[in-house]
Amino acid sequence: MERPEAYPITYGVLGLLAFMGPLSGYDLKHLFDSMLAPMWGAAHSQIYNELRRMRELDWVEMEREEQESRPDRKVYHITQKGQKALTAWQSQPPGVYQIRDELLLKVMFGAFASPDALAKNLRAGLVEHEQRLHQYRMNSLLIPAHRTTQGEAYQGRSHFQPYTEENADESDLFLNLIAHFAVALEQTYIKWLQEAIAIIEHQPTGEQEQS
Amino acid sequence: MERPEAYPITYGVLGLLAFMGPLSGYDLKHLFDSMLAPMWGAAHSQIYNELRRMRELDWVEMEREEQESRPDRKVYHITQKGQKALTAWQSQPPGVYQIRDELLLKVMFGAFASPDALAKNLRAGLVEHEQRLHQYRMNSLLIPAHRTTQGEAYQGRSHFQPYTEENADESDLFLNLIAHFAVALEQTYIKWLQEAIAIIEHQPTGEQEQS
DNA sequence: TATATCATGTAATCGGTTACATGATTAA
DNA sequence: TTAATCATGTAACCGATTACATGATATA
Repeated sequence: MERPEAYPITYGVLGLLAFMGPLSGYDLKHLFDSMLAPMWGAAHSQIYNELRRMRELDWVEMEREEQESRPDRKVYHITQKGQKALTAWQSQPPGVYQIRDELLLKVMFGAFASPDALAKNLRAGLVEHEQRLHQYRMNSLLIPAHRTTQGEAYQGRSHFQPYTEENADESDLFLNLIAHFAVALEQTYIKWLQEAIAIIEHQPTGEQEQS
Repeated sequence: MERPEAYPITYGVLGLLAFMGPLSGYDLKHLFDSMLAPMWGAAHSQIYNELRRMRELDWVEMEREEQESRPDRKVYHITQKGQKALTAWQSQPPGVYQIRDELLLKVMFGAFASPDALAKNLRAGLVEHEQRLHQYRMNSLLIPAHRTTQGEAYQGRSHFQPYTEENADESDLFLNLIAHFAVALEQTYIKWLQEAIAIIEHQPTGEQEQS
């Protein structure tokens, strides 16, 4: 059995290049942290790896933008081969669905924590997820601003379209769907955290007062 | 900087041993797939690795249960050192929170999919998450049945208690909290999928009829 | 007859994280 | 003066996945 030539993270980078136009590794890292935060994370080192991988596959091409007093920007754009790969991926059934949540793990084994420690962790989680919710709401307001008009070089494929004004409505549809999901998820999480905190803090499991 | 001696997955195994009593690697794999499914997954090979790691740390001990015509069961139990480590972990701020969801990634870049392909993937996701919801509801009904009475050998620590009849109420509290979270999450996801499917399928993005 | 369950492990690989490395500009 | 931003990469490590390996019993 052969290993696949690409992984979800690969298509994350490829999709951003298709969707947002020519981008540098640095740009891509920022887009991962904002747009793809609800579904896939990536260190910058990994993004550079994926870019190298995709160049070897001829899914992307690179052009050097020279700059003074800064490292040159290496700007990547998707090729027709890359566009085909992206569409082909869309026809495969989705694989990975996984959650890794150390906070939930600690709640699960909350019987082995002091109530104080558990409550503290829950409250920190609440703050974190409230920030996340806030971010996602900000992002979804910014959606119409994310727009590239430089998508001239590589259009023409049947289903294939970069994000431009002509198809802004259609593209916004997916962006809005994702934003809606992210907000709904955080709301659910936050509501649960609040309930959990209320329960844990009103548990008389030790009666240890502390000024 | 030193690498940590243990990771969330390690505490997942340790917590199950503390909570459910002496268990084999095989038992642990099944408990991961049922109880810990909403927060952390593990292949069986990894569980065996963690057991070896924890034996080296003296967090667990092993006893061989001989069997005829089957491989011997190797049954692990937590030590006092392991109990201390578990409680100490509960006082650390939680680290990992990450979601990896290839379906969401495909929706995000849905502009590069045929509407048929996208709808198919969404419908498959709906089925999957409905099954998940059903499982979690089943599990939470089974909670009072998950009970070990063999936790005699290693009690006595201050906060430390295995899951027995005496503290069933307190332990059930955490189990119920997690079950409640898992159900709420799946409900949110399912509701979103239904909305997304409705939107995608009523999109006239090609008008390609197909009998 | 074939699949599922019980039961434990090793080997190979690689995705993903953390740390290392560099260095100018700009804002607090 | 310190920190953040811009900008790109390499090196080391390891957690996690997939495949390999074995073999009896029970169920469909």
